[in-house]
Amino acid sequence: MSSLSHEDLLTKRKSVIGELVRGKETATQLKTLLQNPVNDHASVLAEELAVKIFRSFTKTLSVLSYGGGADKRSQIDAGDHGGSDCSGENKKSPRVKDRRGCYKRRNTSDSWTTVSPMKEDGCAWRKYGQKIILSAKYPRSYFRCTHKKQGCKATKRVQRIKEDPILYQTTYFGHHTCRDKLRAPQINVIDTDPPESNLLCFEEKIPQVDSPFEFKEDKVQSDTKSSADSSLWHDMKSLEPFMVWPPKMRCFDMEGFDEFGDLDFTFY
DNA sequence: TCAATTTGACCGAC
DNA sequence: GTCGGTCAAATTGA
Repeated sequence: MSSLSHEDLLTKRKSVIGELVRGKETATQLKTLLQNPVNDHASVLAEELAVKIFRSFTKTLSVLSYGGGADKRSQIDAGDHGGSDCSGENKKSPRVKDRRGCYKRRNTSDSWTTVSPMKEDGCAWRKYGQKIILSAKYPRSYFRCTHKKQGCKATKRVQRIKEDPILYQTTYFGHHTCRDKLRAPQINVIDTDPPESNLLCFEEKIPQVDSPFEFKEDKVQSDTKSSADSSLWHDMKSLEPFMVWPPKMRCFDMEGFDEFGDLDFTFY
């Protein structure tokens, strides 16, 4: 990630900007739709648009997180990818009595990464594995939602950052379905004195302290801003009733992605 | 006793 | 063959 060519950086920048612009366009469509619902299917269409927007952000974060759009893993699209078919028989001879190894790989398209000094995020997680990762100094831990038995498929991966060991990079996969689905989180978009601090805080109105989604774009500069300008975030306001953001705290600190040159995000 | 964590083995993707 | 993700037995702790 540190030794990318100038062309790679340009490609990455284009990819990020492209996704953000796409997200903005979709948000605009959604806004229009919400203001002028065309038919009875408007709500369905709105949901699809919201999903598109979410995917755009997810893709953007993937590019940023994985250090480039060239990374195959970040490009895996929606749907289960690969994974064995565990519907009954084991393809291999039953060497072991259990179903060890019979699993489906997670859907990386529905993932997002946070960097925070805290490992806790208010959710109940159960650790199910730990691995030494080749390129990482610290082992990676794997957690799943405690309510897996109730069908909640949310998982997360926690990795201490080599360069800054007090920080933990947490990658979430899937959403919690163990919560009351009908109580979709509301998002408060808080603009705090835009010229100085373009801090946007997406905050759930759930009576617990676990989940502010704060997006600080004060390091988004010049040409990036021209494409993904701040109006995008104002457009997002209109999505409040529809956006179902991942329900946990989002603390993004992308300062490490300095290879983007003037594209430098910091999320807190 | 039960739930959570640890750990080594297994598996699929590359 | 390597690597990352997952499984489940064994272990630990409340």
